[in-house]
Amino acid sequence: MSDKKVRVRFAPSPTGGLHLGGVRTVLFNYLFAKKHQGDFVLRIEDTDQSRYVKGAEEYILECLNWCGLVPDESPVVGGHYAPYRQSERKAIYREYAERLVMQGHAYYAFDTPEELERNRKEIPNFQYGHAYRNSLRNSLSLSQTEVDQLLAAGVPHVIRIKMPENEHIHFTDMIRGQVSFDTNLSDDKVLLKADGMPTYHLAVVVDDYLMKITHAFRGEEWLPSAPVHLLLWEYLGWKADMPEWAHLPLILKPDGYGKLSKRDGARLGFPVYAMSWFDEKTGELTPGFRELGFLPEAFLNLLAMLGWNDGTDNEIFTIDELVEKFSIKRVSHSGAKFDFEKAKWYNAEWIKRMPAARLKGDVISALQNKGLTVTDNDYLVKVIDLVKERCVMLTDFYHQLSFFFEQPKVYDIAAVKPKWNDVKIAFFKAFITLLNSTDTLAEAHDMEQAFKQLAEEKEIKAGELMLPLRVMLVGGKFGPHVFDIATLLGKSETIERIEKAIIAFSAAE
RNA sequence: GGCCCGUUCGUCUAGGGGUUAGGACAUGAGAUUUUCAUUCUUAAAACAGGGGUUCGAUUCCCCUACGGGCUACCA
Repeated sequence: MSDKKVRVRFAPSPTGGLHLGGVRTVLFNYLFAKKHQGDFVLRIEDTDQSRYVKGAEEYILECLNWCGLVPDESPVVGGHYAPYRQSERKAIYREYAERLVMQGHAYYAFDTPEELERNRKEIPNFQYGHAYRNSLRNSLSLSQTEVDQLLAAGVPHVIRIKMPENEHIHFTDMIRGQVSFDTNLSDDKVLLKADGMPTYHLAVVVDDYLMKITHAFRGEEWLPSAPVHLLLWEYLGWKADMPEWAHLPLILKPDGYGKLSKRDGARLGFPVYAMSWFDEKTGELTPGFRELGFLPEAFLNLLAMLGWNDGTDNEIFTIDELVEKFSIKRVSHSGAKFDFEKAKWYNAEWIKRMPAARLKGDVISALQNKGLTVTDNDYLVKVIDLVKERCVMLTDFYHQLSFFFEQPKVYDIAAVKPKWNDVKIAFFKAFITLLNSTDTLAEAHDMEQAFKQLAEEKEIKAGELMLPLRVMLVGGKFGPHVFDIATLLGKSETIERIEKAIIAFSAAE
């Protein structure tokens, strides 16, 4: 690594939601930058106006904000090399594209999309490259005067790179090592489109150079076009400043094969986006990890472990630990199938480890989504502590703790009724009297002792009374230790619930 | 089709010329918990195949198979 300050970038295209692979790429960029005290830059690839989706840019920023992967320089906060939206840099790309034409490394091509389409249909394995470029309409095959006339007439055209013949391009990928390509096999990629926008190939090179990017991480799907980028760095005379490359393995479908796509989420019932994404064009809502109740810490953690590990058995890492331990050398070479079960496990682990006080805010909003507003924060923290180990998602908290705030609306009668009788009614009435007569049962342990002692006096097995008591307080067969619930609920609330339940149980058929 | 990248339990992976091939998720069994969950113990489960190199290959090399990616005026 050179002594230049590390700068990495992520360049999302605002054409839809931010999916798992995208967030992981950001994460690895971020980890690398932070590890080397460098900068993480966000630039927006809005060069394909036909696919640009309104609101997507804000959405991406919000996603990254939720994850805590905030860029040091972005279209919003600004930076040394603004603008960071490619659509605002059109003139820059044009300048370099023209320079390549002047130098003979690129050329104007006037072929219409229809002509190219016809060629692809009629000629097997047609490629716009050295084999055919001289028989097509471009500044290589046409005379200078013809080209000047076409240009002057404003005939739509693109600028294509002129791929060299019989050259082998090789470079070192930080993950894969030496990779090589034969230039004869690649076609003359379009660099500048007819609408004046650059393609990814031109933009990524020009921007990385101008923005002084030192390390470029991107998905493996970009590996085949790496030689085009290498050539551009060379032709533009910037080879010494070329970033080091790392092509990240892909995240694959959990069943079957192939790259994970938005459709898979809907089909298999798990999210593929960090946050819910509403596509205005299709009116389609694709749910996200955030809305499903994932903690950002868990989300980042599970993403990091998809294709990376620190060489130990440790699987739970905070973002700071990831920054410290991260090494691009330890990123695996092969794609990873996404496993939602494991993802949920990460979240459950994180909920268990997270102090209740820090969970509070997220829990409050999860409850609010279900229509439950909580005002007593101290009480809520105690309750969270009691139930968090049985929650996998933040959304589980509602079911696990709503009974602390609302009396049961329905009871699991089936669990109680078969063994419900007058003896038990008498017992619970006696228990109420007991509770009323003393102030010393504030501790769960004391209350449990008193309860059992009373059961003994009445000659009833305590075990047969525990379940009814639970259903009285909770409504069903779930939740933490029943006396923990009772003491937290408080004496009067406990008594009230028992009284109501006695009536309900007896009335039920 | 062509090119590129890859291949260790069902899944994520560790390991790496000599190992009882380790861990985690999921699954099975058991213990704890007078609910459910947690927790703990435990079981079953893998080096794609074939050739080399080597005293020895899961590890290195080659081939095949399989998988993935790319092959657009998409990124």
